[in-house]
Amino acid sequence: MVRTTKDPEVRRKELIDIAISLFAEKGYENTSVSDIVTHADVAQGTFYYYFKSKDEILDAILDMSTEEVKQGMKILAQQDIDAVSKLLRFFNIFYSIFRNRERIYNYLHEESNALLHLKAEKKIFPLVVPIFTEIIEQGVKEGVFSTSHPRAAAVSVFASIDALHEDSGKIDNLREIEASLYDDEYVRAIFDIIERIVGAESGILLEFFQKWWAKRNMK
Amino acid sequence: MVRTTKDPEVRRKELIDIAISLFAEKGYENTSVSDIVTHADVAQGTFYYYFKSKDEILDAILDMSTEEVKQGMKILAQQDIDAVSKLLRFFNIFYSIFRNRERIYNYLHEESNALLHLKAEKKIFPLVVPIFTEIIEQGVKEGVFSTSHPRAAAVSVFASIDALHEDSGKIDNLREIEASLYDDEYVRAIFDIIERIVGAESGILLEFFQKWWAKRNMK
DNA sequence: TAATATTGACTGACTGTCAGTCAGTAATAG
DNA sequence: CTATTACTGACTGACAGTCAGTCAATATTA
Repeated sequence: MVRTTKDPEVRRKELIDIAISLFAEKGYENTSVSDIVTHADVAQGTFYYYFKSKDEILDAILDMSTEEVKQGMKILAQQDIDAVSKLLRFFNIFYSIFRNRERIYNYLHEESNALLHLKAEKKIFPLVVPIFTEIIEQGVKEGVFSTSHPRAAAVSVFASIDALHEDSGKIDNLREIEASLYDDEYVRAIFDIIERIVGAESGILLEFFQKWWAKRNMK
Repeated sequence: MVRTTKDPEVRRKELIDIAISLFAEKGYENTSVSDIVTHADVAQGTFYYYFKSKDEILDAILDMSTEEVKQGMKILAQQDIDAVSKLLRFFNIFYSIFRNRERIYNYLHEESNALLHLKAEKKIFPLVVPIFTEIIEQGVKEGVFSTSHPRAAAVSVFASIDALHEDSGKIDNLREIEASLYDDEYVRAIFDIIERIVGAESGILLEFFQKWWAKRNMK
């Protein structure tokens, strides 16, 4: 085989990109390291020069796709806006998680992605829950939310959105929520349940969302 | 090797029992079929005489440990009691799920049980959600609950209990809930959140629970 | 400027382990 | 005695991971 050396960062990125597309196509379990190196046109050893194990490249991929969320959370935490607006923005970032996931998941053979699924959840949970807890605490101070268990509420909302998302069809972002706002049971249900868990006035999320959306479309 | 034939049902049960204890000890991924047959003192082929694949014995194990829940759900659905009491009994069965799980899980190496985790959830979800939805609908009719999205509420409660259970320490059954009722934040939070999601009066679960508990201890 | 040394990216044949197969054999039932 | 059922264990192919060594690019020296 012709030997071609590349900038390590380029090679690494190459392997990750190929792994992503193969995982998406065939699932994590059904993709072999030898598959990856064949597509990358390098030797088996090269893979292990960059990653300690097959597991490690999965971690690398998940770290990458989580970074966006992490940044979004950081910015969100610092913003000086009211809690309900924060919650809505949080909600939007949340759905970008789903979008990212579905790029990597092979939903046809979910069981071949069990590890991927578990790892993704483990990565996102500690990233999202503390920030969301803060938002709820802020809301309580502002008098718009009401709960004595902000962290539990955050955990519950996170889990509920996830489960409801899987149980119903999927909606990708606020744009689609807007489109289906007046007829989609799923959106109404999610907003309703979140309001209940955080102890917000019924309908306030929808109301804020519509205001925010109108303002946005003005510009 | 000396050949010993056994009643197929006995042999099958034997293999399952050994598999359960090995999965608990080392995790699903780290247990090989050869491990199982060595412990069972049979040949590799015998395993495949009873199970098509390693996956299939896992399914069998999960079916077994799910059966109990299934029966409990059936009985619960038919009982002629008020919705709040049903919800509490439902809650109790729910925690027996966790107990069962923890017998099989190796929580030290969770990632080696990713598939087990996913399959267990897939099995239990469709078993529990419809019944729980019915309970909520019954409660709405009785005027003790209030929601326009009974199924979404059921999904949300199911997911929330699961997530909160993982997030906090674990409580195994009603007996322990009783013991920790007056100081455990976790129990208070769970009851509070369930009440909110199903639209029940605040504190009603605790109240019913205490009544039911007192009556039970009378006998 | 050419010869030499060093680094580090890269190679690919190799190992050990695993899930799963199968041709055949012993035990049991009819 | 025959047929069926339970069981055997050596085997296969595929896999993750290893490692001694190779080659190309760069740095150092003559």
